[in-house]
Amino acid sequence: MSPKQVTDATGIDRETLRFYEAKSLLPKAKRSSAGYRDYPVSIIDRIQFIKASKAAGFTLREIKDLIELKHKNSTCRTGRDFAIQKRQEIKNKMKALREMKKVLDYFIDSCNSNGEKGLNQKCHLSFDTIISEIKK
Amino acid sequence: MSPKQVTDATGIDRETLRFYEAKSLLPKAKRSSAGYRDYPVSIIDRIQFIKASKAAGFTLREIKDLIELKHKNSTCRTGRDFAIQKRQEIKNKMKALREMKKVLDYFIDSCNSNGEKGLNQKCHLSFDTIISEIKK
DNA sequence: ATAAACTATGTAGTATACTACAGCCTCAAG
DNA sequence: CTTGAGGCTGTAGTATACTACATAGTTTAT
Repeated sequence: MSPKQVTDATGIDRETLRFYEAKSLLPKAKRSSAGYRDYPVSIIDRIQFIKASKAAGFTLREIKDLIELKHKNSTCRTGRDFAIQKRQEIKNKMKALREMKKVLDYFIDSCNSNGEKGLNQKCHLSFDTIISEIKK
Repeated sequence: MSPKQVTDATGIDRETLRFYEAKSLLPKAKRSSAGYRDYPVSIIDRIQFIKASKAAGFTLREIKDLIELKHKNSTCRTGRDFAIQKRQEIKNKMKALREMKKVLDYFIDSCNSNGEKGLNQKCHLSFDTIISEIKK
């Protein structure tokens, strides 16, 4: 695949593609006779994973470590233990997201419960109030 | 609460506390006669929310907008609609985390299935392979 | 009373993750 | 055969989110 095809398929731009390659998040692409990059189709899934991981709050360094699971670890055990640790971080992030969702659910519900007319009124519900209500 | 009490309770440091105040993620603290900051107890929950949101991949700007839900919007409707949009982003991040967890589950399971001896061997399972296996 | 711990302001520096050129090359379409 | 889209390298600039002082004032324990 050409760089253009990859950027069209993934939404990341050419410069970012090069940047990720330089940071070793993507493998060095094969080159055409003219020196143009030629990516395998699997690059798409890899970039989707990177995008998802970034959206979930992981750094490029962390994402790189995840992608290199088997390379950087001498044994299956050290690789597995690293993966277990990262899986726990994922669970923690999921918990954080559930907590955030609770706050928004509470806010949205209380807006809706005021009916159509209420939706056009000024909103009286502070963030700190919501949090303290949810904790009860 | 003094700055020290807040940093001890939350794990963020004094400079970051000031930084968040300057960015309006935290309210301007009351001051003692000597000019020392004095925070309400509710600051703790607020900082926990900020930490959780950051871990989940939201920017400080986004977190600020969430905290200001009611202030920045003239009506309950605009506030609610913003919250609905943010809730959708949260759901998307949760989905991303579930996908990441699948990859790690697959890796961890395949390491474990090799038994105790296998764990001391070199690991033969590339990231791209895992992703393509999961997609099936 | 004095040292240690804590707090204040302001400014400068760092790490991360892009993003935007400049200057040049290649290739397909009309 | 030229023009426009796409590609190359390398370097510089930007936004975000801290992080680290320098300098100075305050509070507390001994």
